[in-house]
This record gives sequence, structure tokens and C-alpha cells, in this order.
Amino acid sequence: MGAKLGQNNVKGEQTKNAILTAAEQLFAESGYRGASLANIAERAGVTQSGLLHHFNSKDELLVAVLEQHNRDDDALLIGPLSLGGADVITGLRELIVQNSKNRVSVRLFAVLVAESTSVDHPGHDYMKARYDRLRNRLVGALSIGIQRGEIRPDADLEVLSSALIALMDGIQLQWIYNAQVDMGAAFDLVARALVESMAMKPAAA
Amino acid sequence: MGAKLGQNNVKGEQTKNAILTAAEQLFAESGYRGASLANIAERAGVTQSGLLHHFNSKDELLVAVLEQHNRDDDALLIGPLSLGGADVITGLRELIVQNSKNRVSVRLFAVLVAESTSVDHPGHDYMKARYDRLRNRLVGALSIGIQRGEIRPDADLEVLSSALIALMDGIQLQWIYNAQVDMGAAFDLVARALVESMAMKPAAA
DNA sequence: ATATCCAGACCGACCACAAGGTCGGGTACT
DNA sequence: AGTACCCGACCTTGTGGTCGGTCTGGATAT
Repeated sequence: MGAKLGQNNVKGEQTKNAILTAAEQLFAESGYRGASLANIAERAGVTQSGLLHHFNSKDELLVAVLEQHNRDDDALLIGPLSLGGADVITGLRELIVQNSKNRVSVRLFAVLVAESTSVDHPGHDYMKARYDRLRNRLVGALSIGIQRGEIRPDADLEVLSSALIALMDGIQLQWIYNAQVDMGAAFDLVARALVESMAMKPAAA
Repeated sequence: MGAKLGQNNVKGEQTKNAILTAAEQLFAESGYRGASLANIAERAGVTQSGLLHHFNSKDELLVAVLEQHNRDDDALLIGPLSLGGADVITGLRELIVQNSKNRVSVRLFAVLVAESTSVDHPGHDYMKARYDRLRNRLVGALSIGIQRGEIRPDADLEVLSSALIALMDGIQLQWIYNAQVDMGAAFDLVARALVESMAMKPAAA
């Protein structure tokens, strides 16, 4: 049970990280199903058995990769979301631009979120929950805009949040296929229009 | 060579269609990699060997499924695109609503487009080409709006098209996870804002 | 009308192989 | 001595695909 946790972690932690990085890359390239433990292990400089010593199953490895990125994502989201109000929308743009420097990360989620639509996929629950969490946070941050009077009180923040997330997810997919696609510009275009449209003013129609 | 083609096509054509339908469903549920020929054959009411008699390989089956949907897609796109100008944007909404009645089809493409990001995926070239085609068509249809004076001439139609496609792709993904997500409303929200924003008026800033 | 023929449809047995995972052991550090 | 690390051999299962064969339904010849 209470084995000494704090002993020689360094070595194990290193290879564990190497595996995590390799897994991240290969999952991003080929998806969960397309990537094999053998490939991942090879890229990490370990045998498959060595890999399985640190992660008991492929599922477990996936979860570990997901959890790690979860933390990173949260850190990145704090910025834009803490702005509150309408600035959130423009703040998300920065996130997109930031993402465009991290091909693997973008690809990882774009690929996995689609692959995980299968209910029996080991990432299904995670991805479903992630969408809910994202939406809720966005709604929360945007609702500050209503309190401040920046955003029309009759705005449907649920729908708006869904649309914003959709835009980000979708543009990333195109970007993976063709890096010439300007994610920032596309988001900007919509973001400006939305800010304009959602601004305080008499409800249209 | 010129074997009699018009003889007993009916039977073969029937099971071929059954296979195509089953493949469509399973590819949509589990992706190309996740679906097995055995499963597909079973759902189609044939053995795997029987399936392979009609389609020589899994790749070939995928291509067949894709090509069939290609024709359907084209038919659905004619409507919105023939409107030309700014009406295209509002016309796309109808397409989305229409799609919301066809779960399999939506899921098929959402899943496959992400899975096909791998360059070695048999659907890669198809999906890449599909994006280009979609964008080009959209740009073409929207440019009519500029000629008509409905859309600002300085509007970047490439970027606008990318954004619209992204929105559709992204919202479909969320919808797969949670059918409560209102695709029409989300698209509407953005579409209205965009039409407003892209309308003829002096260039901002 | 009957026998013949043949292409297409379909199946069962089989194969090579890659997948994830188990197990027992070896090594090194403490 | 014990524990964490890691490997090699092995096992099972599922995979896409091949091959040989059976059956059937019509076209053809007589």
C-alpha cells in the first residue's frame, strides 16, 4: 500500500514523460485507434513491455495524456475567461493564435474529439464532459458581460458559446489539412461581427 | 471483356447497397479504423467473404461510401449555393437543419474528416480536396454578392467561407455528443451577425 | 423444351500478421 | 534485501485478405 513514493522517482518520471510525449504525438497523428503501443514505445525509446510497466493499459495511457492536456488547457483558458464580459470573445482569439504554435496539441484534440464520438471509446466520457465544461465556463464568463451592460440581456449565451466553440473546433480542422488557413483571421471575422451584433442595443425583430 | 452487364444486376446491386448502407453506419459510429469488415458484413447480412466479393478491399469500400455521399452532398449544396450573394449564408442554415435529420450522414463526415487527417489514411486526399472544393464553391457563390452590392467589396471571402464551414463542422460535432445542442440556432446567431457585418458599408477601421 | 454452359453471387476454410496484454526474470539503485 | 525499472518470450484475439469451391439464374444451342 503505502510504498515509498518519494524515492527514485526521477528516472521513472523521465521515461514516463517520454512515453506521454510520444503518445501525445502519435495519438495526434493517427488517433487512439490508429496508434499502437509498439509505435509509441519505440518513439519513447522503450519496449512495449516497458511502456506497460508505467501505464497498465492503452486506455490508461490515453486518460493520462488527456488529463495532462486538461491541466494545460485550463491554464490557457484562465486568461481569456477571466476577462469577463464581451472581452472574452476577443480574448479567445489570442487562445487560437497561441494554439497555432502547438500543432500537436491542436491535432490531438481535433482528432480525439471526433474519434471519441463512439460511446465505447475510452475518451468518450471525457470529451462529452469537456464540451459541457467549456460551454458552462464560457456562459459564465459571458454573463458578466450582461451584468456590465456590454451584452444584450436577451442574448442566448448557451447558443453563443456553442457557436464560438464550434468555430474554434472547425477552423482547427481545416488548419490541420491546410496550414495556409488563417485561424486567427477566420475567428476575428466572426468575433467582430458577433461583438457588434451582441452589443447592447434594442433587441432586433 | 464486354460481358453482359445488363443481366442479373438486380440481386448484386441490392446486396451491394445493403453493404454500402451498413458500411456507412459503422464508419459513422466507429470510424474507418474502428469498424471491421466482419461487423459491416454482418449488419449487411453477408459474410465477410461475400462483402469482399463486391468490394475488393476496405479502402475500396470507404471510397465507395464517400463517393456516394459526395453525390448526395452536391445535390444538397446546389440549393443554397444557387442563391448567390448574401442569401447563401442564410441558405446554408437550411442545409444544417436538413442535416439534423440525417444523423448518420452528419456523423460519418464529422468522424471521417478528423480521422483522415493522417496522411496515410485512405480518405485523406478526398477530405482535403473536399475542403478546397467547398471553400471554392462558397467563395464563388458569395462573390456574386459583391457584384450585386450586397456584400462589402473588401470582404475576405476566403476567410469568410472558412469560418462558415468551420462553424458547420464544429456545431455538428457538439450535436453528435449532445442532441440538445441547437445547430440551427447556433448557425443563425452567427449568420445574422455576419450578414449584418458584411453588408455594404464603409470599411471599418 | 431440354441440355449445356457460364458468369456472377456467395460461402467456408484458411492465412499472415499486428494488436494489446501477461509473465517471469534480470538489473540497478538504495 | 527489497523495490522500482525494464526487457524478452509468449499468448490470445481480431484483422484484412486469399483461395477454392458451390449454387443459381438466365443465355444459347439443339
